[in-house]
Amino acid sequence: MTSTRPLRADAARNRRLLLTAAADEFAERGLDASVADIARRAGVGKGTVFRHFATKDDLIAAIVLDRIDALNAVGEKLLEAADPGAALLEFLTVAAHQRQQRDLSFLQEAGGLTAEVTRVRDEMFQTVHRLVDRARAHGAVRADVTGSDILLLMCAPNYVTSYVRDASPDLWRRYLAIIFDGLRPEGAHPLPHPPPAAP
Amino acid sequence: MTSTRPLRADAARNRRLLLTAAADEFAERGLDASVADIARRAGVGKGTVFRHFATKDDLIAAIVLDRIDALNAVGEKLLEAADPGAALLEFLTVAAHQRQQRDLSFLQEAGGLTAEVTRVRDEMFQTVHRLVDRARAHGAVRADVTGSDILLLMCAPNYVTSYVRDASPDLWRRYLAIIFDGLRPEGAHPLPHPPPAAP
DNA sequence: CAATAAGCGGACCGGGCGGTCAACTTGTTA
DNA sequence: TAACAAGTTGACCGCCCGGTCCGCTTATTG
Repeated sequence: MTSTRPLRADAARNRRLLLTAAADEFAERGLDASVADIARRAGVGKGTVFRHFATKDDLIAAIVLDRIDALNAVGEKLLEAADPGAALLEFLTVAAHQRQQRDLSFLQEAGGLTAEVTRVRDEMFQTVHRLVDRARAHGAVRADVTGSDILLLMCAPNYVTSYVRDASPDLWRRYLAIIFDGLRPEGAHPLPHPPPAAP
Repeated sequence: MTSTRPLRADAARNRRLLLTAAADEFAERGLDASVADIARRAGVGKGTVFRHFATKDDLIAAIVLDRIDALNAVGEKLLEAADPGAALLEFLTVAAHQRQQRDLSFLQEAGGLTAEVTRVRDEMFQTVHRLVDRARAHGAVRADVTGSDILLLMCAPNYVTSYVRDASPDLWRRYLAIIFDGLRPEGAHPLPHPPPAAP
């Protein structure tokens, strides 16, 4: 299918430079960082960006792919941990920590829904479902929460702290702890709405 | 200070039309809904928009002001409720419900930080702090959460459900319930980080 | 080292944006 | 109802964006 000969040495270097420059630029300026600025930051011409990524959306998709892949790898390793409850909490901690360093959540929504992104994302979703199933079977989370619930709540700690000016870089830990307490079996009240089918 | 004579009848009508048209347009298209589209939706010329609101940001600020004011009014009424715990939950429910109908959260961040917006927003913050203090004193929420915590967590239910395609319009209730369970005294674990000073 | 194609760069293009303005219309008032 | 100020309008401006294109440079290969 994609039987592509290896990139020329300089091209491969530029591709890597572009990906990190773009991630930095997006993290700083948000979704509408301009392609021209990204090129300047990477030290290449604007045309070079479009040689590697046909559109701005393709560039976004490539960044998103890397991140989801890395997170999935962490999740799969944690599936073999001894304590399923601690493993789930650790996964959420790593996810939030990754996101704290560079918040690229908005990229997910706009643009980057390639076939390949969808594939890798679904793999990651499966991994999380497995982590949650193990934790629930072990009694570490309440019986009425699902993998989908955790996938949605996963991003909340970073989101809420993003409203605080000059926040401590570890503030997200506080809200992860509160939300995780809400996921525990002790003192759980019945939920007023069924979980979504989707993710 | 702002001793402004009353608007002409048609001008007042157009102003109201513009505010609702803009709110609808922003809710549908997001932050970069164009001023031209807003004018078209309101049935007026583009120039009229800038007669009423000097810049796009001023328009945003006017919308934000309305919403925060409405929410604050609800909060103040709930300060007199019999059950402080139920009052806090009711406030969070109303806030999330308002936001579910039209999500304009992004407006807050970009543009709309006028002096007047800041003033009304701080009033609303005070109201929430009072609601939380009453609930804590009543034993309805854990001792280690503050008004600032609730102000941050307030928006989380809508945020997390925004990721679900074709979600039930009431799905946010599920996540408000989970998070509120995390705020209760029963089964609370110590929090790993102090609350922020800011909001 | 010579030949070749892969990669590079930046001037350039069309389009849509926020914002301006001067000619025109209309509500208000005495 | 006459006269004026207040309000309206849409063509227009400058700007910046994503994306194109073609002449030039350079890594690779036999």
